[in-house]
Amino acid sequence: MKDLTEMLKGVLEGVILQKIHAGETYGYEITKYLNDLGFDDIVEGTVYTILVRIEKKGLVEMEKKKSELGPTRKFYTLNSKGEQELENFWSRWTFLEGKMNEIREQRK
Amino acid sequence: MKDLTEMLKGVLEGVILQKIHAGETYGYEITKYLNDLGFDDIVEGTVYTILVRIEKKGLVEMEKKKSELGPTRKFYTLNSKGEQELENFWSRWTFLEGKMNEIREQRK
DNA sequence: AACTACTACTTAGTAATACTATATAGTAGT
DNA sequence: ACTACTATATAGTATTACTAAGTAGTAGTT
Repeated sequence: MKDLTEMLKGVLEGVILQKIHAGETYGYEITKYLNDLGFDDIVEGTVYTILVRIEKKGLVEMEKKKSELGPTRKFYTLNSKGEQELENFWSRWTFLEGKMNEIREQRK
Repeated sequence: MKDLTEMLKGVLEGVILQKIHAGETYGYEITKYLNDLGFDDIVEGTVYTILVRIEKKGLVEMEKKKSELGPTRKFYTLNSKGEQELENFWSRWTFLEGKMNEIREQRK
C-alpha cells in the first residue's frame, strides 16, 4: 500500500509491541512479518529504531541468542510495563477506529 | 482521549477533507466539530495549519463570507483533486483497519 | 469607556515518528 | 572470491500535530 507512512505514525510501535506480545521475537523476523502482511515499505532500519526506543522506554526485556544462520539475534519479550502500554495502545486504536466510522458515515 | 497525537498523523488531514466533503465549512467550525466528537486536544492552530496545507496542495476552493458574529469566515469546498485524495485516504484507512484487525487477532 | 466572552484566523517554533541511506558482520553455497 | 541471505546499527531527513502567542470583529456587562 502506497503513502501509508504518515498513517503508521503512532501505530507501528503498537503493532510491534503486539507482535512481541504474541511471542518472543527479534528485529529481522518482525520486519519479515510486516512485509508479508503487506506493509511493503517497512524496512529493517525502521524496525530497529523502534526496538531501541521501546527498550529505552523500559517496555521490553532483551536476550541475545545465537542463530545458526547469521549474527546473534536479539530476542525481545514484553514486561508488565510493556503489556500495560500495549493495552493503552489498543484502547487508543479502538477509540480512533470508532470515531473514524462516525466521521465516515456522517451526512452534513 | 489521551496520547492520541501521534496516531492522528496522516489521519487528521483526511478527517478534515471528509468534513469539507460533507458540506462547505470553515476552520473554527471544524475545530468545534472535532472537539465535540471527542478529540479534545485539537486546537484551532492545528486545524488552520492543515487548511493552509490542503489549499497549497490544491485540494480545495476557498471563499470568504461575512459572519454576523465575528471576523470574515473562510469557507472551503473540495474540488475534484480533493475528492480524489479523499477517496485515496479512505482506501489507505480501510487497508490499515483491516491489517490492524489481523494483527490483533493473531496468535503466535 | 473599559471589560469580558465568544467568534475567527495566523504563524513561528517544537517534539515525535517513520523513512533513507549506508555500514558492519556471520553463514552457506557456487 | 563471489553472491545471497541473515542480522543489527545509526546518522540524517521529511512530515506532521501541537504549543504558544498574536490579531481582529461583535455583543453584552459594569
